[in-house]
Amino acid sequence: MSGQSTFIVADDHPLFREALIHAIGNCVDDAQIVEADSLDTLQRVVEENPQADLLFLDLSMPGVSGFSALAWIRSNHELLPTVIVSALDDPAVIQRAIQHGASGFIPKSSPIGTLEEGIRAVLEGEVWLPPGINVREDRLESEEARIAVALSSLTPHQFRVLMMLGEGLLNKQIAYQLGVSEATIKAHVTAILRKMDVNNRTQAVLAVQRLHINAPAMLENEGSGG
Amino acid sequence: MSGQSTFIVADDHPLFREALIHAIGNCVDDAQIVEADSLDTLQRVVEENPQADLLFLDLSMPGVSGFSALAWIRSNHELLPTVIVSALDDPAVIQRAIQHGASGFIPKSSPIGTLEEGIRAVLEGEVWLPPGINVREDRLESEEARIAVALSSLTPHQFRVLMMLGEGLLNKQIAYQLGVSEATIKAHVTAILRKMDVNNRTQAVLAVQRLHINAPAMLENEGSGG
DNA sequence: GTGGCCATTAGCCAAAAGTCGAATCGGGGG
DNA sequence: CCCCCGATTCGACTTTTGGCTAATGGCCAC
Repeated sequence: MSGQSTFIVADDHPLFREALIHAIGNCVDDAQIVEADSLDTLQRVVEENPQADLLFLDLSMPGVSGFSALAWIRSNHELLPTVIVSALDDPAVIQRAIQHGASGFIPKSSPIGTLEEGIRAVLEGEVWLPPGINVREDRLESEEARIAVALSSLTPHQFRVLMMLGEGLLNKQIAYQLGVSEATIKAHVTAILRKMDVNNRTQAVLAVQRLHINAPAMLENEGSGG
Repeated sequence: MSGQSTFIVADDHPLFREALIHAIGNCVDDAQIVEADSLDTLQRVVEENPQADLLFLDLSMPGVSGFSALAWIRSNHELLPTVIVSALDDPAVIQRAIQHGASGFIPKSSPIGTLEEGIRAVLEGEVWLPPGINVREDRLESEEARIAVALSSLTPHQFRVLMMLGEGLLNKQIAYQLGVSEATIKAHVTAILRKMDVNNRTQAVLAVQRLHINAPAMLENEGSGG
């Protein structure tokens, strides 16, 4: 086509971004690349590039945790296909990534050829997975799905604040880092608690933890007795 | 030996407790069994049976999370060998269990014969692992070890309160459930924050989460997944 | 017994968290 | 243009926590 394609590469490792960008260049002519290395920049570039064709998203970036960013981005930018690139290659992780709306999953340990193969496949509109991996048609565990829906309803600022709550920061600290008043953060937190349907920030943090890469679906007991 | 042996079986599944007790009976004559199905009862029976010979501990019981209970029990009852029984058989989980002081690890999926073999081995003082599993001599990730040490320094009540903080409960709710005043919980929380070296309850909860079964250290550190 | 540790509680105060209402800004739609 | 809506912002207010001192009683070790 005449117009060039735009790709967003979100990963906090400069070296890997470079490698990934190089691989993209081998697959696509005239590709425009936009980079992001944090949740902050990711939200901005996604906002600024609504016409982007594909997002490469690392599962672990500063300021995000697990599948939270994936779920939020997928829901708030439905036209932007998203491929997960991750150092992990656990089938259960891949499974969940796809269920959260990823269009593909490319382990960082993939050889270059495989990586480019994956890029090409995803650009064709396929859902690409590492060789030997199959996703089942299971639905997400209901609690995880519920949380993902709640996350999706958050505004960009609210989402960022929630991620910072997840770091155990005080309202005051969040306010300072975001350059707004503490009252603003409090208002955001109140809205977050409502949308997440929890009573306090600790419970909100616990909910987000359910979307962590390493905190999957419980295996046997669903406890929650309380 | 003339005196009978005492075993503590801590698991919240009655059926599995029964099966395990049966297996123990096949390995030991004249065994006295004490059961626990929650953190509350576990702490009590461990306290009431200081002469117990062996503790069988499930990794997921109501009111506990991950390796927290193991770390705490091991440190506060050093004379009580502890074997983990778990539905999980992930080598990384087994590795961490041993590093947290477990004397063995018996997957619930083990055939009866293997299970009894494990029991016999542990009673001989060996460290028994599932066939094919070897533990490396790595130390625990330093942060996890630091948290385990801090956990160990908690008094029984403080530990229980911390676990309840981990459920997102308010001081008032914890006080009600434990049947004490809110002032008591506050005092406990203050002590917990000091010992854990954190500034607020959310950070204490996050620290405990580091000992969760499914929340190991590695994310991407040295990539080479083992 | 004495001293120390633990658990318990009260009371007090400062800090943090959370709620409510309201102002501002910006983008559509009428 | 004007209105509406949602996001963002903020101040004032109430509730919850955090942290402190002090006091009680139980238990164990010396």
